Amino acid sequence: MRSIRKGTFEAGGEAVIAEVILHNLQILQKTLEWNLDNDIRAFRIGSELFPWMGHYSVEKLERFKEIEYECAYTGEFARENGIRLSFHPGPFNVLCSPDPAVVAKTTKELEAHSEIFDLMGYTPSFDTKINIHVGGAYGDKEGALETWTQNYRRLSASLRKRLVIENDDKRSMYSVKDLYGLHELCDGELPITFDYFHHSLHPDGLSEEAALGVAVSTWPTDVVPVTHYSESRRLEYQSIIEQIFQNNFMNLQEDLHKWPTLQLYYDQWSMIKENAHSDYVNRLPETYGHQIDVMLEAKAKDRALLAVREGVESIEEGRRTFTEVI
DNA sequence: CCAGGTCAAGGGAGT
DNA sequence: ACTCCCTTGACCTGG
Repeated sequence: MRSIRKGTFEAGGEAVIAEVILHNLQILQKTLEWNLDNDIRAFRIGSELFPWMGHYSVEKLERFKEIEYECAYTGEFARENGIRLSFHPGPFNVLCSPDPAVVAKTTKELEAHSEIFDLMGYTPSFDTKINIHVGGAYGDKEGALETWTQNYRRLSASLRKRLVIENDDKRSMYSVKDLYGLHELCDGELPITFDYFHHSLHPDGLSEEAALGVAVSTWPTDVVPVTHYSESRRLEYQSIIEQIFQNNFMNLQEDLHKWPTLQLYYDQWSMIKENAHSDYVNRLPETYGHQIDVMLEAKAKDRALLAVREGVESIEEGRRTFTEVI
């Protein structure tokens, strides 16, 4: 896909936008065809599909008819082949911000995502979800959730039938338990996307099974709930280092001064944050009997999915990538 | 031509 | 005050 830098957008305006959108729609179509060939039936579309989408009205773009046609074609292709599409707008979308300008920008951008699904011919449904996080706590979760709810009520009905909320990985932010409260504040409309990895970092007293059950209960019965799955990058790199040096990580830490290369790897490892996502995954999550869709949030994306399907050890794949980088 | 630095946006945590 | 992490690779410039 192509994207557009600020300067280019300001200089070229909407003329350059239409050209890039049409290019990106072609790439999306090719991607979905590749996915279908590889039996990948769920896809998160990158928001760069329509660069700067919150900054113009799609209907008023020149070449709108062409854009409309390509969107409709891709939507029909996805529906006919049972490919489930979704969006995950960036972390800059904060509906509970104390700054009205941030809320206004967020609203525009979320509505724009919803309009793209409209152009693709989708009836508003959580089947084609638009997934975000609450985004801020400001030391007052209850107050922030109240603000979030007020701004949520101002969104279009179409968007509200697509918008879903995901649990966070920090204790200062929103657990599944917190989000269930928000779900109720929003009149039971807002489903929760259960993220396994985030939950493990911020369980808030709920077991994985209980939290998944709570999240699943927030989805309409005629829509398959979506979950996110990834693993710890820190642990992944530990395993890679253990493989390379044929020793366990605890022992290796005592030998750092003997091996400059080991020290280099160790220094890189120590910079990795607890909540960073792995390139690959070793396993798929427990579903506890629920019928759910699982989206991999592994950095290597489709390569991670193909690897875990093939039963290839993620350590081996990851090691290859790691050594190439080094 | 290529590698490396840079790039719209909000917020929280760690150093 | 700065970097990483959530999201994502493409854009752009200097050599």
